[in-house]
Amino acid sequence: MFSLINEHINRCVDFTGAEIQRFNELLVVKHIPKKTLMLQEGEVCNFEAYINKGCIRTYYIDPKGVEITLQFAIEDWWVSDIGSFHERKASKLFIQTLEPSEVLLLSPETKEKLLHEIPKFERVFRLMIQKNLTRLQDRFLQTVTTTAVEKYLDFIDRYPTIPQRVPQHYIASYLGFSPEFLSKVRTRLSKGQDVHE
Amino acid sequence: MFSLINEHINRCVDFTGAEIQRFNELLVVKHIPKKTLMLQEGEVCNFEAYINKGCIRTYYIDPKGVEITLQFAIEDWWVSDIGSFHERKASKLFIQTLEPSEVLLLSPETKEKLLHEIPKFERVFRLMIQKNLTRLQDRFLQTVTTTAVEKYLDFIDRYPTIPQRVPQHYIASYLGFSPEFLSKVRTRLSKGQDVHE
DNA sequence: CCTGAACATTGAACCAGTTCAATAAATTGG
DNA sequence: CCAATTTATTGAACTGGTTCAATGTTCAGG
Repeated sequence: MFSLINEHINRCVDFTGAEIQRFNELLVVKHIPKKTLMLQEGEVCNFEAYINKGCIRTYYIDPKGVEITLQFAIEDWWVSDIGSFHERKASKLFIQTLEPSEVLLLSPETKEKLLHEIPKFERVFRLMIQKNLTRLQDRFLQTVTTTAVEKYLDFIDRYPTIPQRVPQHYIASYLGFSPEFLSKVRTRLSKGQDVHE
Repeated sequence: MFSLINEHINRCVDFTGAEIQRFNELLVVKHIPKKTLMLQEGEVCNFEAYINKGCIRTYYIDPKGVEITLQFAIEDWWVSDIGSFHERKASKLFIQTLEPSEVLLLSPETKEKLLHEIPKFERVFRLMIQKNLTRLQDRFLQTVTTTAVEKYLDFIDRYPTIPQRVPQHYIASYLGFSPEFLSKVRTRLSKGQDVHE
């Protein structure tokens, strides 16, 4: 139940058995069916969820009604709307399970309690956010500097298991183009090969 | 010298006079002339710099040689390549003063020392990165959902002082389009007004 | 095992933003 | 204060990706 997450946090900081145990007591396990919205636009996000099993998508619906997928999260990832969670303000995001999922939840109160009791966790969460930030920076750069083909090839290279788990039009919305165009890119790649270097 | 930054950190967490004083001892003041590169691609970033006075630009040069401006930082902002700084790995970024600047520097060693001596700072930096992350998330969404006109209007609304301080083509490279096109957007706005709602 | 719904493909017309090239304006420092 | 360089504007031709609509495919649930 907790082995994955305990390994996860021990990668950043050294904890004693007692600390780990206390941490585990504070976590709430939850099983969520497929296609369930864990958070909707306008709500305040009251969790940080560590995924033990499953696949979860975070997305945004823009003023024109277009869905933008921000993240596909699978085993050993966290999902949350960090801004909403910490500042207790309305989220702009939707968070939705794509598969039946098992998550370990932390509420704002529990997280505060944890940070208060075991301040070493400040570091765990700082490192976690730092990693998030650098990943988002990379993604941002990629978004503005590469073509659709490059984005797609990089995506299947970086997340080889995702295309088998999620519908293709969600991937298009993650990569920032229309489902039709992703389809065209794929046929172009499989036909022409497009290797040219 | 330190009043701005002390106020800055006290906004997040309550510190004692002694803690603040120790913090100030650890900071290194530096004056940097205009147009100086503080960091170049390939180097490891060895500072987190708080800007007391001046204007600093962070940018990336993509494989095709195009500059992408990531951030304009002015008074009361931090600049660094956080990923490079913390993981001691080569940066992909350039950091350059646009004006003569006065900065307060923290090296990785000093930062570690600070965090070790006064663990409350973990929280300051976590909050700082969190703010960074939510800002970047917003920017990312904006990048993929809005048109050039909207991006430009939002920019001058959000950072009204920047256009007077930096050349226009840097702003274009921040907003993600060509300098020529920004120019066209501006004339279109000033002529047609483009109010249509 | 069948049916409806969700998903994927294809093509034609279209558009936001790019590129290139030429000219004009502003800034800077010697 | 002038020359050199950097910055901004404008126009014409172009392109990567969108939109819309029609057709084909897959898959989950009753």
